[in-house]
Amino acid sequence: MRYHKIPDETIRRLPIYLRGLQFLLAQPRERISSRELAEFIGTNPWQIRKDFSYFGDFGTPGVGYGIEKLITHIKRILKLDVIHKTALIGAGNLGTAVMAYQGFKVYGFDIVAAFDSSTKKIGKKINNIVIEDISNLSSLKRRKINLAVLAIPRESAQETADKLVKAGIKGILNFSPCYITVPKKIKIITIDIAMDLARMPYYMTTS
Amino acid sequence: MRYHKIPDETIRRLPIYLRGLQFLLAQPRERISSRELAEFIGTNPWQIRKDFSYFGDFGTPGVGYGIEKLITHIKRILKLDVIHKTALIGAGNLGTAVMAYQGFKVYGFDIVAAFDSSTKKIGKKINNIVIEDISNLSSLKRRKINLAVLAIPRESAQETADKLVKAGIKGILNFSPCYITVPKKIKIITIDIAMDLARMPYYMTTS
DNA sequence: GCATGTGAAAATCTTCACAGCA
DNA sequence: TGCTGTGAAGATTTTCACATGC
Repeated sequence: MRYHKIPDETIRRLPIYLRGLQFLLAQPRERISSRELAEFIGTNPWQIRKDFSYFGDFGTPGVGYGIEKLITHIKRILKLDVIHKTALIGAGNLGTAVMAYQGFKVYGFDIVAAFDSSTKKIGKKINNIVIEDISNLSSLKRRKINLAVLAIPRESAQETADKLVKAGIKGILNFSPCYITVPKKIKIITIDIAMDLARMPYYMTTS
Repeated sequence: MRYHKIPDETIRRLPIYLRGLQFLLAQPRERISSRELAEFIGTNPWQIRKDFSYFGDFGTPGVGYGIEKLITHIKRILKLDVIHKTALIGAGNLGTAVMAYQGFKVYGFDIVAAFDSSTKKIGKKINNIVIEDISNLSSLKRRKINLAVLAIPRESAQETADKLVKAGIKGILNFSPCYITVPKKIKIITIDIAMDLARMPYYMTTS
């Protein structure tokens, strides 16, 4: 099955496997079976084996998977084996939380620039990064930053996204609660916390 | 098709429709067609009509959908037509951002309590809510709070989730980057920002 | 024996095409 | 004519069962 198209759902799950595996690194063990990994991250063994099978032989029949080997493979598939310079757009509450979050580094993301439109914030530091004027976005291309985390109010989200695209950005993680149009070549993922909260009551048992 | 099981994917999209519709309320128009709504939120007309068809006749053939009527219906389906008292667990950077985020109110979520383990924070106010000692979680049942936003470090996430379940919580929005086990009756949705960022490079064109 | 890898079956979800109504 | 509602077709994803290798 090695030469098939990779399902999007598989790609969505790979970071979850990676997260679990990296946590397992702390334990004094080298191997893990699909059954054990499944239990650890909350899925089933078939799913894991099927997902891995798209990429080749990761494991050893009768034995299991080598944890470090698996991490290396998944990182390479996801192109996380290189450092990705990332820019933060918007240094408000959410932007500050993103800056403080240590979880990005593990995956090779390095937030090397921060922008805001408020004159009160420009020039100040956030996590040791000087906040720049948002009108200087065009410098991103020269600085070879092609990933952006967009954490600004909805009103200016589309407009700013357009500027990011012009500045050569290839991927946008959008925290603004709206749909943003970008050229097909640009990958955009929108996270709206309220959207996830909004479907909780539907599933909550009233009893 | 009115008496079929509702697909999970449909439920996942309803909040997105709702978000778009509520934004359209500001415009001086009463009706919208599936084609227009689809364009506005970035999907296609068939998907919208199919999703709505699971719940009954929302629209008028030849005319379109009434925006306000649609909002009312979707809110009722998602059980967002009542106020949901919500507790914030963890008043760190992310918790502060959650508190400041105004987007919850629109969907009927009211954050009425905040907890933290740090003695430095307990007693202080965050967005006009006094931060309580996290060891007082058991009071949630009495206060009829059955929804929690969990924004604490991974190390104590499972342990705290267990306490929340004991305190009668029915739904948990988990921001800790790990899998958490809860009884089947409890709905848990995990948001790991890094997980979404981690699959961007795979999709980004290098050219 | 034990755990992986994978075709095939089953389930789920999306897209289509068009009947039916305003 | 224009747009909704929906059975059916098509695509995708998950689950299963078991052949294969250690």
